[in-house]
This record gives sequence, structure tokens and C-alpha cells, in this order.
Amino acid sequence: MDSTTEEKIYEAARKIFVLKGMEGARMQEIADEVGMNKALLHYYFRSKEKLFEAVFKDIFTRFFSRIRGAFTSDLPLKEKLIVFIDNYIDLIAANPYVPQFIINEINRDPKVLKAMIFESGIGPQQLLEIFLNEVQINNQSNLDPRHIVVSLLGMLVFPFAGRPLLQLVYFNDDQKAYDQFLSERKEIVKNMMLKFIEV
Amino acid sequence: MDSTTEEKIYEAARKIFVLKGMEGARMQEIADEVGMNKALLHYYFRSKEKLFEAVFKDIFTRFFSRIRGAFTSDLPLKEKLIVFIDNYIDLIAANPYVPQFIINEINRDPKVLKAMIFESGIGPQQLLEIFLNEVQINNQSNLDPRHIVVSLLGMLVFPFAGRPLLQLVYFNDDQKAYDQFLSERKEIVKNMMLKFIEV
DNA sequence: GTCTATATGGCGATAGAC
DNA sequence: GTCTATCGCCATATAGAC
Repeated sequence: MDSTTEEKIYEAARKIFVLKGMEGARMQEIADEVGMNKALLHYYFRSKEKLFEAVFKDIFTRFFSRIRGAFTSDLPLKEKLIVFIDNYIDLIAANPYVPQFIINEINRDPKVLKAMIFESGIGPQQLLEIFLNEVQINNQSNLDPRHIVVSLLGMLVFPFAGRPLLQLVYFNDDQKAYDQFLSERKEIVKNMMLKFIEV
Repeated sequence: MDSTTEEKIYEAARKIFVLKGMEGARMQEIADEVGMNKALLHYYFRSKEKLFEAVFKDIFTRFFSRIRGAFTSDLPLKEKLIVFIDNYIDLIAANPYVPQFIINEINRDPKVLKAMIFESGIGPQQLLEIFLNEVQINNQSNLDPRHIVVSLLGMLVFPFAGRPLLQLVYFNDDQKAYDQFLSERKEIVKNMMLKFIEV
């Protein structure tokens, strides 16, 4: 690790903020994670608010830009859905707390989200519109494509966001069994979406 | 309103906690909501933690007990699903912040949830198991019923939890348009689940 | 740039008058 | 039971030495 101090602070902040949220996170905790002094955080990023915004914008952008790939190919909709589901579950599995983190923070304070969307040229709005248009164009039924997208995302995100509850009541709090359950979900969701898309 | 002071405090706490979560809520804010002094909260409920636990347990129990009705009838699975989807969307629509509140708090501190589940005789575990058994028994495909339940709940909860983002990017932040979208979801989800259940 | 020390404010909680 | 006043703590933020 020969990254700069600023980068190390940023990485630590990212980790803590995702786990605890803006209000739950402590500047001291982030400093401890870096192994350096609390005052340094303010030296590089004026305030907790600024540090958080930097982290949130970055996470949000990265998370949604990873999705675009699946929907800029020339494959038919079915194939695109398959690729998307595979990619998205892998992405969430590698960052299991990110979706809930995003949902929380946009509910807590939608200002940052709105600023992001309307500032950035290549913001998530475009990414989501790509998805939307693809579904619209290839959709054989006359179903509002937004319902397809919302159903799909709900099926993918919920098992991660609701994990503590679901694992406890359905799997006797058995972590390995729940991981197994998650690994089966790709095929389940593919199956479900394809049945749904068919006329 | 001739309810007791304790009840008024409880109702105010319920409102604030659901909106802001345990960490985001302020005792002063709850006191303001009641229109009385902060010290009274401590008189009736020793601490913020105790007040929160009382509220959380009550919300959790009420929210899941309302679900049971749909699955204790003699209807076939299809009919049960239809009743459940209608009831559950109405329930969330009347309490749009509750699902995310529950998800947040069980992630922040699963201890309270675990204590609840294993203490109460008529806890949510039984309620969920009823659901699970019904699906299991009536399930014509050999699909793990837990996948059905998770998919169903994800499709129902996500449009509410992700509302700020979805409304902004898909509906130009038009509140009425999004309400319309939500009102269409009952039929969409019914359709999708029935297609999925069929062999 | 990085540290120690401290300022500043807010919040949960309690003491005590009425 | 309900209030005012205040304690004690913790968190963000800053000042200033090195």
C-alpha cells in the first residue's frame, strides 16, 4: 500500500460509511481504520458532510456504471437480461451493503442525489434510461417497462437487504445455508423474468 | 384526543422513529411532536433505547400479524397469493416508511430482532412459517418456496423503499405519476407471481 | 503533513422545584 | 406528573506545536 494519505482516508471512509451510514459513522472510527489522527480527516476533507458526499457520489456512480455494460450490446432482450442478472448479483455479492446504503441515504436526504443527477453529464439517469429504452424496444408485451425494471431490481436487492431477518426466520440463522440460497438466485430470477417477458 | 400522556408520547415516538430511525431520531424532536417536555419521555420510558425497543417490537408485530389473515384461509394457493398481494400493498401504502425502517434496524442491530423472535410465543416466526408451509404444500413446481416468498416481498417492498430514486429518474420527480405507478403494481405482481407458480 | 490539545455544540439523562 | 435547569458525555471541528 503506497497510496497517498488522502486515498487511504477515502477508502476507510468508504468502508465505514457503507457499513454504518452517514449518521451511524464516527470520524474517530474512520481515523482508527486508517491508523492515523482524526484531525487529518478534516485537513483533507473539510467536514464529515463533505467526506460523506465524496464517498456517496463515487459509490453511486461506480455501482450504476457497472450495470451499463450488459445493456449496450446487440444481444436480444432475453440475452441482455441474463447477462444483467449475472453481473448484478455478482456486483451485489461483492458489495452486499451498498444497495441498502444507497436506499437509506437517498431517503434520508434526497438533495445529494438530485444534485448528482442534474450535474453530472454521464450520470445514472442516462444509465437507467439506456436500460429502460432497451426494455421498451424489445418488450413484446405492452407492459410498462418500468414495472419490469422495478420487479427485477426488487428481486435482486431484497434478499441482500433483508438478509438478517430472512436468514433468521427461514434458515435458523445458518450463514452457509443462506449463502447457498443466494447462489441459487441467479437462475431463479432469470427463470422468473423470462417467463414474465414472454407473450 | 383524550389519550394518556404515555400514549401520546408513544405515538409521537413511533412517528419520528419510523421516519428517522433510531440514530437519526432526537428525543427533543419527539418531545416537540408531543408538545411537552423532554424530561417526560424519560419519566415514562427510562431511556431512548427502551422507548425505541417498545416502538420497534410493536411495529414489527403489528406489521406481520396483519399478513397472517391471507394465509389461514382454505383458499387454493393462487387465491391466497391474490389476497396477500392486495392486503400487503395496501398495508405498505398506508405505512410507506415501515418496511425500510424494519430492514434498517435489523441490519443495524439484529439483537432486538433475535430476542423478539425467540421470546414471543406468537412471533413473526410462526407467521412466516405459516406462509412458507402454505406455499410448500400448494406448490406444484419443485421450487424452494423461500425463493417465491423472497421474490414476492422484493417486488412489493422495493418500489416503496427505492421511491426517491425511482421517482426521480423514471418519473421526473412527479409524485402523482409515481402514485399511479404504485397503484398499478397489484395487478402486475399478481400476474407475475401466477405465471411463475404455474407448472 | 501529522500530531496533541482544546474549543464548541448537541444530546441523553437526571435533579429538584412545583 | 410536569416543568426548568443542569450535568456529563461524546462528536465535530479548530488551533497551534513540531
